[in-house]
Amino acid sequence: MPDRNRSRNGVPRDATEARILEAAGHVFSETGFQAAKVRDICARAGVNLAAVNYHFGDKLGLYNEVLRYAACAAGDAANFNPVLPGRTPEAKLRAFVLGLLQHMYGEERPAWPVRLMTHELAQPTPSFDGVVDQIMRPRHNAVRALVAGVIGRPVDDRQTRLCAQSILGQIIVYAHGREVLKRLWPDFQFTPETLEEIASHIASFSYAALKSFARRNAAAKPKQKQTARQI
Amino acid sequence: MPDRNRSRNGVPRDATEARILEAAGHVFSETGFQAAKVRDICARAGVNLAAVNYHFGDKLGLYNEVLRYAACAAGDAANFNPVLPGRTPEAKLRAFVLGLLQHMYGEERPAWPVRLMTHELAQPTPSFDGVVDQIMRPRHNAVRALVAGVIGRPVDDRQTRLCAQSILGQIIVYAHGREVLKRLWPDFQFTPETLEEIASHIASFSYAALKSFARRNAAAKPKQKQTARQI
Amino acid sequence: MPDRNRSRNGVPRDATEARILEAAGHVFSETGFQAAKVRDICARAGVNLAAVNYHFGDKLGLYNEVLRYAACAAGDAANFNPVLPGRTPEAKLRAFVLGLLQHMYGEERPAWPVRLMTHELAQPTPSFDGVVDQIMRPRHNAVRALVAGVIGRPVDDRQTRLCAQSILGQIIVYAHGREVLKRLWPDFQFTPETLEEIASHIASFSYAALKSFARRNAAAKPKQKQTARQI
Amino acid sequence: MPDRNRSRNGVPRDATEARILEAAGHVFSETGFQAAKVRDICARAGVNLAAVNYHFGDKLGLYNEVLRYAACAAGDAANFNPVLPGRTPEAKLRAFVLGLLQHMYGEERPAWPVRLMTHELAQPTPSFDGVVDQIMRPRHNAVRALVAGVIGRPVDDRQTRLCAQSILGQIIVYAHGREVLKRLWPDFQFTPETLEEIASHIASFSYAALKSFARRNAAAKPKQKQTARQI
DNA sequence: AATGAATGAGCCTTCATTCAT
DNA sequence: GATGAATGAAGGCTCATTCAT
Repeated sequence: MPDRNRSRNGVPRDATEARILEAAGHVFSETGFQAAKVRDICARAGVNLAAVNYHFGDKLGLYNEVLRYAACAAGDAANFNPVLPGRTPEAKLRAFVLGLLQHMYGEERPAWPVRLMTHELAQPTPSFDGVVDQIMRPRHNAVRALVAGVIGRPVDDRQTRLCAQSILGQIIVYAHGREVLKRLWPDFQFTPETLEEIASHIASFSYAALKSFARRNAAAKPKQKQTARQI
Repeated sequence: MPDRNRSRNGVPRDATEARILEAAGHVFSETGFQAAKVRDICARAGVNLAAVNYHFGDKLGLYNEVLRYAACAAGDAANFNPVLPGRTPEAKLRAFVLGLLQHMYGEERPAWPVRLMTHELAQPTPSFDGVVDQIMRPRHNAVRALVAGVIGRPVDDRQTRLCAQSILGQIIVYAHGREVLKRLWPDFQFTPETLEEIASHIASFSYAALKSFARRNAAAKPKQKQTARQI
Repeated sequence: MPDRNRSRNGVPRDATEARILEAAGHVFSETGFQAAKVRDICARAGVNLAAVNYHFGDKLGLYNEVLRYAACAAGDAANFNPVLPGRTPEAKLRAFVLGLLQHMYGEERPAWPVRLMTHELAQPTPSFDGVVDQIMRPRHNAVRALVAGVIGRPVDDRQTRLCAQSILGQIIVYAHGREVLKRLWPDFQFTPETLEEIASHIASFSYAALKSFARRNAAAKPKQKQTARQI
Repeated sequence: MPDRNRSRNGVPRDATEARILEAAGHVFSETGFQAAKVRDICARAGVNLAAVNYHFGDKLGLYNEVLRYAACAAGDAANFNPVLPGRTPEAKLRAFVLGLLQHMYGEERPAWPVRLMTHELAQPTPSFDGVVDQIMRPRHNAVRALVAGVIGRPVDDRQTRLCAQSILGQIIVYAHGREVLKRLWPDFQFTPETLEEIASHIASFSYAALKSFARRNAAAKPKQKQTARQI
């Protein structure tokens, strides 16, 4: 029996485990954890029914590993630096949004990690905390930092947070609102071009809003600003 | 046996059905349709295990009725006119957003319909089409109409649709991104005041963006605009 | 509640009970006692689901009554005298067989009592004893009497019994072997003409056999016979 | 999971399947398909409740296999050639009848296949067609061939068919009329001797009848016969 | 190391029956 | 007297899990 004590962090130790993880990702993302059947996963992976329990202890153990696997895949995007130096804030924002969209809908990527997260949103498992900490919090902080810079408020300011929510909300609606979008806008397709179009739109939309907030904030607190400048 | 041919549209016919529907709403929203157990629903409703089959035919029949029940509760919000006369577009937008937020998080309202929809987003059942048509499409159309008026584009224009997506995305992130929000911003609470705050924020944020788009559009097509004015 | 102590002997006490009995006859004959559903019976009879228990105590009580009802219907045939005076034995036999066949497949008769008996043959209920005593034993005795007369043996002689079995077997194969006949001889139909044809055939077939036995018996025991004649 | 695609034709693949089939044969034959409980079968076979689904897919799959199992057991009798060379027709007939009776009531044989068929007669399942085709049609054809030879009519002649019915009816009355016989003739026992006695009786009875028909047919068509003789 | 056979728990559903009205 | 509502018992089936090999 494989050493279950040695943590894998979503990294398969051999080809069999890799096949199982890949298959499990698809199946779990289709129906969620509870409704997914170990049988289907094994059939899809072409392994024996007992292989899941043998390699991962039980169904939940496999699921956690799949979640980490997805998190690792997402790690690259989390490392993507949204605040590239030497570019305008709007360009940075566009690059960030595009990176996220490509991460979710890029042609080379499996679509299942996004669907998996949609299920976690509906019914978080204990592992969800880790995913949020590893993947989502860095993104959120990066957006808040960018916003704070534009609107001239601290990163943990209430307005900053609401703006970050607004920006991220515009992005995730394409992920978690996918099934609604399919029905309300049937012609819509996720192509590389549309991803760029959406990213540009969200960046323009958001940057315009942020600039407006920035002007309003400047007008509302002229003295502090002037004081700050003087210092 | 109750007449199953007579449509109920989510309206319970007696106290027992009301108790079952209420209990089912909670249970379904916790785990989704497949993973939900009829046993739990009956236990929560304080009725016999066979009552579900007696009153609703089977588990799926009950689920459809719960969905309609939730849809009926949402009906008021769908009827909410987002384009009230004699107000500024920004005020209309704010009222619309606030109405939606209050519908989802109002103090008197059960929280389960939102959770139920989150599950449908993750794994739509056949009934989801009806929900989209009855509830979501009208909302989407209303937002597009408002957007179109502000940015001077047709309601089915691509830019109009993207703006509508941006606005609705900002709202639903508070619904379906709830579990993430809880973790990234633990202090946040849904109170009547915060609902108003969010609504104001989204309205300001979005209106500023829309106005920016309107200016840009006007600049891009000066001739048509002048022609239109002349007429 | 109707007086359940007063025996009915399969005679309905009012129109409702008659409708239930008729419906129950059909349903029970289709699927047998166990697999028959009270729901189906009530639906067919157009009465409330609780009516069966109200009128007949329970499902088994209804079944017993149905059996008696069928037995009463069969009673006329049982009273049919197979040994009419003043006719040849072959004619008597033919009349008996035809009577039985018409009783089972006559145009005016419901077909379900026969099917019901087929089920009893497969899995007798306690009531089956009564049916055998009331319906089948008299028939069997009548046939044995006729046979005994032809072959010159006592009614409880072994050869007499075997001959009676042979005759009755030829008849009941059209009842209980019905489903096989349908498949092996699809063109076959139960019409008044074919009933007569079958009756003639069985009578000829059997009488020829009986006469042969009679001759053989006479040859084997010439002395007793002569003695008998002398007496 | 065992390969369900590979047809078994009623042959168990291991000891467990054999135990289940044996137990199922008994239980199904007692109550018929519908009323039989998988629980009872498993209890009798000493296996887990899920074993039926594991090995046979579901209850119906098991039943079909039981039917094939019974059909295979009956296969020997079906292969029994009723027209052995070098014997008189009456001897052939006697051998055929005895073979059938021994097949049904032989000391070494389980009694349940006969009871199972009685249930199929009462309420055929879809599998019954196959049983008729594989088991009963060959028997019927064999009998018709023998009859045709004796009475001088074609095998598909109406009189031939009726005679075959008469012969088979005499046999099956001992199978499906078993419960009636038990009550009307309690002393009767199925011993090897009585089987021979019955076989002799049926053969004598039927052959005498057939010869009578042969004479009558010959008298009715003297010209064809004479013509035939002349050729 | 890996698997085919087997299992136990539990789920949805059905159905005869009851009970208050 | 008769019924609509409700129930308890059980049945077939699924599924994650285990175990001997």
